[in-house]
Amino acid sequence: MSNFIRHTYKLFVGNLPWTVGQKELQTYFSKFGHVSSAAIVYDKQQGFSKGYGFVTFSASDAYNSACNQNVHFLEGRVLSVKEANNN
DNA sequence: GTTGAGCGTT
Repeated sequence: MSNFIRHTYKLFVGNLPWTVGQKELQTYFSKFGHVSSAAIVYDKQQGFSKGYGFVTFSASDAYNSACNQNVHFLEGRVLSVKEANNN
């Protein structure tokens, strides 16, 4: 748990289905609160998603709601949500 | 058209 102040709340999202895009990611996390930014990491060589991405919240409320939930479901698949290494 | 541990820019 991070008690340090941060201007943005970023979460690392992994175990994403291949069919999930950044829009789907933001839509899912928007249920917890306002998503400031959502991005999926893509591979230039393959052109498909690497299977993980980042979600940034603008409110600690949304960040806490998403972080408090250890199990996330998207596209019928379980997602691994953790704190991002870098803000 | 494929794959599945990992912390970003397709």
